[in-house]
Amino acid sequence: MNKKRSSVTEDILGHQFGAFYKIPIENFFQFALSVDCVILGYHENGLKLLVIERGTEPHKGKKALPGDLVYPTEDMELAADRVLKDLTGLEDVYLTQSKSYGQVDRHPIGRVVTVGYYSLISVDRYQPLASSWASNVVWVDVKGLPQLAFDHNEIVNQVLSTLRERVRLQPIGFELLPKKFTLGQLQELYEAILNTSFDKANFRKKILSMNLLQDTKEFQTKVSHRPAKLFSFDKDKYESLLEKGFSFEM
Amino acid sequence: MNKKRSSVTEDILGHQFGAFYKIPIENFFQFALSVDCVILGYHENGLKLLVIERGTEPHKGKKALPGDLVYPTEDMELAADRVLKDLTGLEDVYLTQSKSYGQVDRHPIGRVVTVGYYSLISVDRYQPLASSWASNVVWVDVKGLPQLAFDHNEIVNQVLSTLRERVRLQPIGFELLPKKFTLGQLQELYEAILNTSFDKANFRKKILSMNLLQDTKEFQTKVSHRPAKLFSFDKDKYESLLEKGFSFEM
DNA sequence: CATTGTTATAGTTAAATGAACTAAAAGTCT
DNA sequence: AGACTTTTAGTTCATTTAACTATAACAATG
Repeated sequence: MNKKRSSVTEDILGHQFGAFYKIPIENFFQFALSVDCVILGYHENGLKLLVIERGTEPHKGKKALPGDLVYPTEDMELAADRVLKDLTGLEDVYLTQSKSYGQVDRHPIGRVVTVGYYSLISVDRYQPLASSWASNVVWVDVKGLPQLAFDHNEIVNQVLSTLRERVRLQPIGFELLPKKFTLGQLQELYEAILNTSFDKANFRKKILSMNLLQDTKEFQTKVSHRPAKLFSFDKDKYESLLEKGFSFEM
Repeated sequence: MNKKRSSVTEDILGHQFGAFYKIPIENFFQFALSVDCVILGYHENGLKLLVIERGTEPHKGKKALPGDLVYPTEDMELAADRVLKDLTGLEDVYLTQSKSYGQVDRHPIGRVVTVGYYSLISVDRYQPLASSWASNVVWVDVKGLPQLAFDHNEIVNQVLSTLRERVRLQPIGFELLPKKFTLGQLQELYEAILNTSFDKANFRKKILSMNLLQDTKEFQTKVSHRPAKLFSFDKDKYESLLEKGFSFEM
């Protein structure tokens, strides 16, 4: 990387009026890049966020998003995958880029710009173990989130607000549920994310009329009442409906 | 900035398992950061993008987004404002952050991560002058966009797709029109962005029923037919309706 | 094994919204 | 004065939404 970098002061980026006209180009290569992962899960009563507990300064003891520096020769997306796996053990998570955060003083170590990534997963994909190196990884409730390290609260809030928008127009809610789920669970999930409540009968009708769910012939067990049918999300069907002009809406 | 940076190899970021455990921290501060501005305007038949023509390598002669490097001690948002002004003369534009782009090989000069910013403006706010330093700034039609420098096409497409989503749920279309506009213009705009067509009478009814427009008692002039009423967007009214639970939808 | 409790499921209604269309009125230009 | 184009008003029918009632299904309990 270094070898390729020219040290001339000429207009190598091609702008004619930029401010660094006479500033050595090296002076601009002083940034570090990091990634921070917002992993959201859903469990029983609400949305959960996966955080790690910091063992060192700065912000020692505080909870923080799993995140770390990116190598100068590493692509951001791969870095996000790597960091998430290293810090939490989670693998094969589909991460989506969120916003970037680059306040000059956001990190005491120097100018570190961080890129947020997020994903929605089913909690049963990840139970933090009490033992092992991942013992400092925990799910915390999104409601009443504690103060996180750095500007991580801001990052999370940004993700939550885009999530609330996306969830209304795309069937991403299903990613938060186990493969097989009841309509009741689905409704609770949507109510939790959108912070409203739906009429049960109408909700059911609406969802079913979309024809996105597959009736697994199975039922809930171990409940002290009539067990609900278990459904699964039919992604292929959604794709094909999309092409025919179908648009999901909640 | 440099003075503050520690050179120890210890775990200064607080991760326990990160890969740079024994790599000097300096090695991570090898990135440059740039900003690229996607300025969209609307004129007559369609959406327009503001681009500059590059006078130097790489990508000499190609059209490119107005963009440049960020100073190591400069906040990203301020950099975007500065760069846009330096390259195009545009000031006081409300820029919104889009995605970041950091492919390892995206820039021959070294590892340059760029952050996209975008804004919608009324074209009458900016007419590129044939003379002066801004002579290489032009509006190009978004339909059939030429090949732009670097990964700028990708950046533009990303902005366009988020624009199409946002425009349906937020009254941001008005930002693309002059302060005073006709309902016909508004309809054309929405048709251009969403690439559909609306029934004229119904469109009018829907918009007016939202009570977001203020009737300036003025009319079109110099048209060879009945002149249309000029309206303006009432932002205050929108804010107050929002609080009462109003939701804009197209 | 009947009873209890809880949830799933079906069905009904009135109101609101949306789409498609017709037609008249209002102004500018030649 | 007349032609032309666009704004504006109004109607109709189909569809969707919201709120609600009522019944059926089943597990657990004693």
